[in-house]
Amino acid sequence: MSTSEPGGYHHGDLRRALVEAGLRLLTEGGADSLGLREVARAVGVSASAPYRHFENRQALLAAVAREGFLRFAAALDAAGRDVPDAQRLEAMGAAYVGFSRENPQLFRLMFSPEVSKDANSELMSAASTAYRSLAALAGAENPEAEREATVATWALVHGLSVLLLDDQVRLNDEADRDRLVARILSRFVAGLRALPNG
Amino acid sequence: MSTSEPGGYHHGDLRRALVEAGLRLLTEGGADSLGLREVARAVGVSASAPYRHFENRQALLAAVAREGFLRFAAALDAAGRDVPDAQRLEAMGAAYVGFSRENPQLFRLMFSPEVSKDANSELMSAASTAYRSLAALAGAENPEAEREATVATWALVHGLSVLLLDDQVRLNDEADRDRLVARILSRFVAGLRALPNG
DNA sequence: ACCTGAACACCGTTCAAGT
DNA sequence: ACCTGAACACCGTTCAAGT
Repeated sequence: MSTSEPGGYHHGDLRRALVEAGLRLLTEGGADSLGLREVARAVGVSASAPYRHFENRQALLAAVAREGFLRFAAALDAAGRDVPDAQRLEAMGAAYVGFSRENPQLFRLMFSPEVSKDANSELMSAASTAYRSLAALAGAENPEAEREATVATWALVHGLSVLLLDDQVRLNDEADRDRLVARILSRFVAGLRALPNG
Repeated sequence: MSTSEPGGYHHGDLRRALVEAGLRLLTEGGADSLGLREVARAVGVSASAPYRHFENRQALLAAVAREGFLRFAAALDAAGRDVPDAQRLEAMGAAYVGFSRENPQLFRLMFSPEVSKDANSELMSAASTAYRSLAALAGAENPEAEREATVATWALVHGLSVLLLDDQVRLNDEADRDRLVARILSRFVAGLRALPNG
């Protein structure tokens, strides 16, 4: 991909190549396709080569999930740009649910217990970057109950994402889903504003 | 357990014994401990014996998850009994989050993609039983937007469960968690009542 | 009808060895 | 410093065979 070696494989940064192969395998074949041997095979390297770059399979999953959180944060930020202040929280909420819809396998991996369990600090910081702006907005809607507002907003959009991903809500079509999400978000935000103190 | 056989193992209902061993292994060692060989070993039977009762590993996981949904439904129902109508939705919401806290591994399995993906009809019906009363209550709070109210309520409690399970909310102590959940629920239900039409 | 035992392909992981 | 190759223990699954 980078230079013009005859063999063509081991392109300088094997770690990066493995993570990218992981992202590809994940979206194609689901989460179990994301094995150390499989990812090594996809890159054209021996089965034990990944161990130079990842301590074990969990570390590979965490690296792929981290990439997911970076994209997630970028998507949330982009959704908040060029939007009037009053509608920003709704826009980002919709983007949260939208990301889960467009990257179902990646989203699932990001919140999978196999990955979120341990205290991988790189992962945690990537994840918290993704949430920060959403949390700031939610808190600003209701400063007197900042933590409640933040947690509730986050829980709502996360729960919506999961329920919709698992097809646990009966929907007529794509437009129906978007309408449902938009309405729930706008009611919820209105509720945040209307109930300043508990 | 049942009769007084000398060997003591193959007690009539191997299937049931395997599911119970699965529940035990799950709460002890997490979701990966729930393997066909491991569960067979726990019951004292050959590695291939489970295949008389489960088509594959997924089917075992689904059977354990189904048991989880039965208990879940019972817990939600119990929480709604002997509670004034006006507080029932909040009580059941708290029970939803409480169940996830008390049965973290089981809760995770129940909503794991490994299990919820396929169209296992037995599982689906057990799951929908669990939700029915919660959905009915949420819809009743706001009949003009029944579906929105139902989905939003469900998303909120489910999202809360997941976030708290993964320790993604900073909490001072146990009481702090209960207070946070209670406040969020009471605000949310108040919002449902206050915003009848979108 | 239900279970055992041996076998197969596969995986994560380790380790000595190569360049 | 980074990768290969062989090896180990383990798993899900299959199948012939036993009672």
